[in-house]
Amino acid sequence: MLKLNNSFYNKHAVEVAKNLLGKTMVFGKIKGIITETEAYRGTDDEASHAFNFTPRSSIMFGPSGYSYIYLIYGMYYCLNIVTEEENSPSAVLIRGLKLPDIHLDGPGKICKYLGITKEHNGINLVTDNNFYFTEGINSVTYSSTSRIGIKKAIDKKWRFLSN
DNA sequence: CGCGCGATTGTA
DNA sequence: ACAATCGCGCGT
Repeated sequence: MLKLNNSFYNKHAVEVAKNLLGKTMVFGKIKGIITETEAYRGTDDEASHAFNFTPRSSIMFGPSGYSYIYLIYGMYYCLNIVTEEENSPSAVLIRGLKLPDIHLDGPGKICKYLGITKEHNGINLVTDNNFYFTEGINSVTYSSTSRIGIKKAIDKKWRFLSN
């Protein structure tokens, strides 16, 4: 299957979040279809980690196509993909993944099930041979809502679910 | 250097 | 409705 390259990731985070629906995620031997995403941007998004530049969010200020993985509530990891060009801080959170045998619903569940930890932070998803994304389902329809678990920027409907 | 809290989830 | 659980980020 055709691997997604930097021209795919180097776009507006909202655009990439929509486009990732129906794409295939490959992590080692495991392959799944992305069913839910959320976009986060720094400059105009109060809810984003990159609203302020910090050591943790610095990767979101870097070039697109890298994994951004952080620990939340002291026990769950969340997987993001950095989007847009350098100094345009943004990322897409992977919230839903459909595997052949199970549908993982929620970012914490995905990382726990696949064994994704902070060890996998900062991986180049374009060049890596173990962790990357490929084309998947051709035509995907979706709906959008406010993002889950945040109190700020509720007006932004940047959560996307495939139908 | 101390302390409150979070892009979550399972259980009551 | 709430506990689990800990590193980050901001204030002192």
